[in-house]
Amino acid sequence: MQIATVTPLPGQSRYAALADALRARIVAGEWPPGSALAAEQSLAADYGVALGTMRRALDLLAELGLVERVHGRGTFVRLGLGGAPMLRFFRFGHHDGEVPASRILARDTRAAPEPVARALGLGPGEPVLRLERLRSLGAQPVLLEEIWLPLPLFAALAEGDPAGWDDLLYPMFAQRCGVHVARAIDEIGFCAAAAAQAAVLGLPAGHPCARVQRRAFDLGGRCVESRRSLGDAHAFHYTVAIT
Amino acid sequence: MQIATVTPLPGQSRYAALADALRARIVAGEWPPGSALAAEQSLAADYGVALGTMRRALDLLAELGLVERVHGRGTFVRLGLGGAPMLRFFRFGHHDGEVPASRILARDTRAAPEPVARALGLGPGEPVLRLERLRSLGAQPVLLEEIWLPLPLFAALAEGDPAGWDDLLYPMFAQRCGVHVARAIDEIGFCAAAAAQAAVLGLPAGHPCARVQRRAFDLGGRCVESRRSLGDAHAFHYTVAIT
DNA sequence: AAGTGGTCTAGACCACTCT
DNA sequence: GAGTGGTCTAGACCACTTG
Repeated sequence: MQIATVTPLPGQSRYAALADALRARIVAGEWPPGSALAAEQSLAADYGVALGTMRRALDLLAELGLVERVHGRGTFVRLGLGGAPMLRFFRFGHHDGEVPASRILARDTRAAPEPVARALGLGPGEPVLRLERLRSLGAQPVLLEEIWLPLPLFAALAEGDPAGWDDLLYPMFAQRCGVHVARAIDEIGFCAAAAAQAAVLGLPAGHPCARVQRRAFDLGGRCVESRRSLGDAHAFHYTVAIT
Repeated sequence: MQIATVTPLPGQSRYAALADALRARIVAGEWPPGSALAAEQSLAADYGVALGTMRRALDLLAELGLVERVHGRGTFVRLGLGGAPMLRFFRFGHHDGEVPASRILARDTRAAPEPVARALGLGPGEPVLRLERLRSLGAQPVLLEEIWLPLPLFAALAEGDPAGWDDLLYPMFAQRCGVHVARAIDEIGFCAAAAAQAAVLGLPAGHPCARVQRRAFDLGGRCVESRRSLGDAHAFHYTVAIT
């Protein structure tokens, strides 16, 4: 039974318009992360299009990373980034695959500094939560992070003892704040560690470090995190396929 | 008129088998880089499959970077990597978009050292051409490269004056040696510059450097180049999208 | 105007997953 | 067995490029 319809913008294909429509419904929360969308057949009937056209729309959403298709089960809204995506940039000895333990060194609320406000898409001076976080493998500190989170959204993290927090932030963002990180952009650079930073990492002052500046986005494309991670440059290792 | 046929391996789809068949014909040189394949309609008829199935096969080859589809013109075998793919990793002041001038510092023929032989997929001790190459922007040296090329293939580069060479190697590989670099894998790390390397780059000894270890492959998937590039770590800059 | 790839349809059948 | 996504077909029409 047809219950909706899409009208492609001029120059836009019908499956692209369908993908936009479905994306809007996902962002609106109609299908929460982890749940299954309606079946292709059903969606195609709903919009009054051929099955193949609806399939292209869903394939497009899958390419964009918004949904995941599983043969025989359904099409699912992705849960967001899991694991420890920062670790793809580093190799620390024989701890591969291990998730570093996490310790919050500092937490405070302040007006967003100008660059942070710009990264998060906030107005100047809006309140943000700032975290300093040290990640360690065994007894060895490996990554020092400064994390900025927009504040009405992450209010749940401004209270309670951070000692009880999980080693992985993104699953915690989802559980406690309802924020699902779907996508991130990492800018890799290089710098010398300032004395204070080096001390925390157990490195000599001025030691060469890799710096990863991350901006993370939710399903709707809103920037929900700005992060700066620092680690020993000699542990940095990344592989890129060029085509 | 049907002139060929494919039989998918068990568990393989027909379009995947078609893509394999077409890839083999491309690698064999039936359609040289830059030329257009036969039209979809014609290919579909040749193999006795539906148009949509052949389209999926060609789309797959396009995803793999083997061909490029151009609406209204045809499907073309890709010419290979162009531009200056190494520069995606660096930002040197206000020279963005500029191609660094290239100077060959050394060129010799020798038996492949073990790691190079392994990277190139050669037997131990097979002959290779070794190049040392300095790339500069204006008067400033920016990248120092050590390049290893398998020798029967690149014999044309073992003779003649390298001073006349182009600033870009890959187009020259294509013109002089018939080698089209289709794909590369870059491994990024950081290290301290050895005294000799630092001197050439105009940096103090021990200065932190970004090191890019590249393996380049031709259309057939053969490794045709092993390269190690070194540049000032402070000029290193790379952006990755995580999803 | 002719030839190319891109979109869309309508339907059949297959492969996988769960109950 | 019922329901899901994956493959394949056969054909119509559209959009783009070139002579």
